[in-house]
Amino acid sequence: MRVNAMRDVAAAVRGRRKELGLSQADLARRVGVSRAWINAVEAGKPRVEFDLVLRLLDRLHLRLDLVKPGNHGDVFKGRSVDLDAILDEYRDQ
Amino acid sequence: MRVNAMRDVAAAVRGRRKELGLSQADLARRVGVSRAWINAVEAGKPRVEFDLVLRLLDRLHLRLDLVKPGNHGDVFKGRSVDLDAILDEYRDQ
DNA sequence: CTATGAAGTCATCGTTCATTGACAAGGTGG
DNA sequence: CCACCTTGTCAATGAACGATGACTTCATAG
Repeated sequence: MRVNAMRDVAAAVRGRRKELGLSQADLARRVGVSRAWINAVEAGKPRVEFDLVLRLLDRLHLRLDLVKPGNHGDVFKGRSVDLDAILDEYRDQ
Repeated sequence: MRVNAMRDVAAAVRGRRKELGLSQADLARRVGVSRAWINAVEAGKPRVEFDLVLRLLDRLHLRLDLVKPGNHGDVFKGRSVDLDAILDEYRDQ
């Protein structure tokens, strides 16, 4: 499942926590954060610390994968020139 | 590639940025953060805001996937009871 | 050599984070 | 009914964040 925002993490966390039959307090204790924080995360609070999220997902046995979306655009074999870069060139802000 | 800590993101970001031929300043402008922040991230600073990392990865066309590691342990078909949960039960802190 | 750009680092500052402790609302079981 | 647990929420506090501007170092180009 792709992660576009904290809302995605929120859903996954809540679902998995219930799967494991844990209360927010249980989970908080295991992750080493406050129950209020768990609650905020599950509510989709956007600005949270990255490493805490990693610890949280780890305790839920969820993995975070970083993928470089395919150069499936290998239509023209020779020109592996970065299309991405060119596109970027014309995207502002 | 699995993300265990910010150091993993750091490596990916630096590599991808160079691939795209961007300077830290360029990237910072595109993500909407300070150059110092980009620099810190590439240095593996552990406590950074999650949503900023998401914006960063997005601008680099990198995707973050949340995966629930396989129930490849489907050896005994009937008992799909949560092994995870049981293991959790006996893991403290 | 000089100039320009990139990268690394620092101090300062205002903002936001996560924690703590407390309270209320909702459900469940005795 | 009451007791208990869970969840949601809040105010106050100290810690850490990210922005900014300045400075240094290093490399490359002119």
